[in-house]
Amino acid sequence: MSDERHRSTPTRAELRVWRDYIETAEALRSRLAARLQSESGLSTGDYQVLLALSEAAGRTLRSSALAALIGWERSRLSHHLGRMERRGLLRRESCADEPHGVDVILTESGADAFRAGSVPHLRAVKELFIDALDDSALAGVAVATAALRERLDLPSGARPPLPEA
Amino acid sequence: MSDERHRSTPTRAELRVWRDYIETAEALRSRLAARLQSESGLSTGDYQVLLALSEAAGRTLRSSALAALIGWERSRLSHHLGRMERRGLLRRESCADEPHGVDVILTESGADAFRAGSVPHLRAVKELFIDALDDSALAGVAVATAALRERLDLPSGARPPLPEA
DNA sequence: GCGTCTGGATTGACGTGTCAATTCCTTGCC
DNA sequence: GGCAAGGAATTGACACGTCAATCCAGACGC
Repeated sequence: MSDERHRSTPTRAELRVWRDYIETAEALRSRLAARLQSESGLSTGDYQVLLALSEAAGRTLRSSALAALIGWERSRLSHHLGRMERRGLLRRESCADEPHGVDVILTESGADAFRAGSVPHLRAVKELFIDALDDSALAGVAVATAALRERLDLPSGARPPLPEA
Repeated sequence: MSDERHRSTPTRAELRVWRDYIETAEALRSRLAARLQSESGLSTGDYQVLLALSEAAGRTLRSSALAALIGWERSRLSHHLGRMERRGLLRRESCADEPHGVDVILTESGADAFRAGSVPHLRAVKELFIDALDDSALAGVAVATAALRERLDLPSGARPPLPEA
């Protein structure tokens, strides 16, 4: 008997699982991002913003509401909205009813871009993630993910509508 | 009976698993990066480079060998080495025996930084990932990851030594 | 009215990543 | 010798993220 189970750093086998996990997730992220980019000229950040706006009433959200919805820091969102506004995907105007509020409004061209990107993107998610896993593997991912989310204090299950990326 | 299993885009439940998976992996990455940064002033990129150099014979690697070892594109590595060199973590010198080869050499200060960062980082991996999962969940992750790696044509299992990040 | 506090949003600096040139040396062909 | 081909590494331009200011308009106390 060794003290293996009380050590404070991972064993080699554990490290192997960790490294494979994080490398794989990163590879998935980057493959999907590259595909989305080449197929529709959108980054995954663009996609998240466009999705949220598409589903919002009047295709409009307060900047702060948008940040909360997609879980971004404010400054990140500001920078990103600036870039998207330059490309004509959305526009910003200060909203009357709230003190420092800014309304972010989806443009027609932004809505088009999202429509064009959405289906191919979801197809890619299915091909590279869903179809790679059988039912039991998918269930295993769900279980492990839930445990990790708890450890990280991330909200679990039942969040807003979807579809999603 | 519906045609659910032949549709080309994911179902809502599948999308939920996907979104949780990718969000969780991203959260893990960013927590660990923040911890590593604040505890030892290193980014995860720095860490990968320092780890590879630490284990190399003579604490030295050809730039191209280093790129292959950690799986980075050359230009990414060049930019990163430039920044690390400015900080004194390593130095570069053109190596005599190979035509355009550049030797990347770990400095004492770089070795110190890696030693200082390594244990806390591994501890963090254990806390946030390993300890969040029981044996069966960990096994589930390993199985699902292997399936995903196959789909993505990533090398599986049995790669170089380790420890690792 | 005046100062201060607060919270929403933006900005600037800088590290990081990717893509498309570009540089530089070596090798091989004539 | 002269020159195209090719591989190793770098560079520049630009998108993306984070952190630490900053800006600015109301709210509150006096």
